[in-house]
Amino acid sequence: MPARARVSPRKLPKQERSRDTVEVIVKATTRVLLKDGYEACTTNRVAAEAGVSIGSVYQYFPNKESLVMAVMERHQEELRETMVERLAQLAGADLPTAVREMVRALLAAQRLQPKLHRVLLEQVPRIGALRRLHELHGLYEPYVAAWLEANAPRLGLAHPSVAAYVLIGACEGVVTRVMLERPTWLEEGVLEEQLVRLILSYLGGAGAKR
Amino acid sequence: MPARARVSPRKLPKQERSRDTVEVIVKATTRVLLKDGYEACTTNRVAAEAGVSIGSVYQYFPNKESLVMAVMERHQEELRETMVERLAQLAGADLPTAVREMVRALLAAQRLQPKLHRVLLEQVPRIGALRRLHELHGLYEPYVAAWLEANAPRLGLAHPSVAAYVLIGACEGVVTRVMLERPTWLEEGVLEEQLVRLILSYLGGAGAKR
DNA sequence: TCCCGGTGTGAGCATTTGCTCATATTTAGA
DNA sequence: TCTAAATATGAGCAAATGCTCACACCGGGA
Repeated sequence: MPARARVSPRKLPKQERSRDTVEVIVKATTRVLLKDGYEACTTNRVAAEAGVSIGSVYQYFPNKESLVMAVMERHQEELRETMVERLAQLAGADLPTAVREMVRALLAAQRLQPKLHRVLLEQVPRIGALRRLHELHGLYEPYVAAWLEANAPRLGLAHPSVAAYVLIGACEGVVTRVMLERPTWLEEGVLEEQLVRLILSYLGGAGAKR
Repeated sequence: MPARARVSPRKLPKQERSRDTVEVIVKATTRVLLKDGYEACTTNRVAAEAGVSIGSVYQYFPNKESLVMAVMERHQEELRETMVERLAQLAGADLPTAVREMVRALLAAQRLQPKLHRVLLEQVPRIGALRRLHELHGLYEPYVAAWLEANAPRLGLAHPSVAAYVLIGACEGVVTRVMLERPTWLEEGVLEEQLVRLILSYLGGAGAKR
C-alpha cells in the first residue's frame, strides 16, 4: 500500500483517554515554562515532565512551538473571558465609571496567572504563531473602539478608532512595564489611579481629577 | 561533571587587526539577525557570514548571547545619543514645546534602524543580559523625571517620578505597538499628534489644545 | 467474543548546537 | 633581522535537539 502524502502530523484526540493525555502534556508544558523557561522547553523535556513518551507528544503536537501555542491559547482565552465578562456589564455607565471598571478588569486579568504571563511576555519570541499573546490587547480593542464611537459626539472625539488604538497601546505599555519591572505595584492601588487619569484626561479631561 | 569556574574566555582586542575582526563579527551578527532572525543566529552562522573562522569568534565572544548583546549595545547607544542630544536643547522651553520635542526625539530614534529594532524587540528574549534593550526607555526616564520634578509646582504634580514612569510606559507601549503592527505610521504625523496630546492632557491639560 | 482503529511506547537517527584546541600566521618592537 | 606575543584557523567533539517508526497495548462496537 503506497503511503499517502502526510498532510497533518497532528491528530485530534477522539477518546477520553487521549484527551487526558493532551491535557497532561499542556499542563506539563506550562510547568516547564515556569520552571525552566522557553529555551529549555523542549519536546523531550515536556514529555519527561508529563510522564508520557515522546511519541505521544508528537501524536498531537507537530513541534515545539505548537506546545507553547497551546499554553498561550488557554491563557489568552482565560484573560479574554475575564475582560469581556466585566466589559459587558457597563453598557449604560457614565464615562468615569466605565473607564475605571475597564482598568480594573485589565488589572484583574493580569493578576490571573502573573508568573506565566511574565514568562510568555519575556521569553517567547513574537514571531509566527507565537505572536498571538501579544495581540491580546488587540482583542478588546473592538469593544473599546465601539464604545468610543458610540460616545464620540459626547466626548468630542474626532477619530474614535485612533483614540482606541492609542489608549490600548498606552495601557499595554504601562501594564507590561509594571508586570516585568514592578510586579508588586499590581497589588497596590497606584496603578489603577494613574491609568484612569491617563485615559480620562486623554478623552477630554471632563472627569479627570488632579 | 565538575563545573569549573570559567572566568573570562573573552579577550580584548589589542591590535588594529583584531579590532577590525571584532567589527566584522558584530556587523555580521547584525546581518544574520536581520536576514534570519534570532533563532538562526548561531555562532557558526555568524562566523560564516563574517568570513571568519569560528575560532576567531570565540576569541572575543564567550557565547551566542554576547554576540547579540554587542549588537544591542551599539544600537542602544545610537538611540540614546539621538535622544539625549535633543533633550539637552530644550532646557528653558515651555511645556508644549518641550513635550513635542521629546516626542519627536523619541520617534526619530525609532526611525534610526527600524528593522533591527523590530527584530530585537520581537525575537530576543528579555532575559539575562539580553533584557537590556527593553530597558531603553528606562534610560531617559531620569531626564524626564528630573524635568517633571523641576516643574512640579507649576504643573501641580503630586508625584513627578510616578508621572514619569507612567508617561514613559505609555509612550513605549504606543510606539512599540506601532513599530510592530503599523510601521508606516512612524512616517506620518498622526502618531506625534496623539502622543503629544496624551502627555499634555495627563500633565494637566493646560497646554493640551492647540 | 474478537477485531481493528485509536492510542501509547521509547530506542535511536540525522542534524545541529556551542565550543575546544593544536597548529599556523601575522605583528610589534628590540 | 629575529622572536615572542597576538591573532587567526578549522577539523571535529560531546551533547542536545527535533523527530520517526516499528511495535505493543487498549477499548468499544459488531
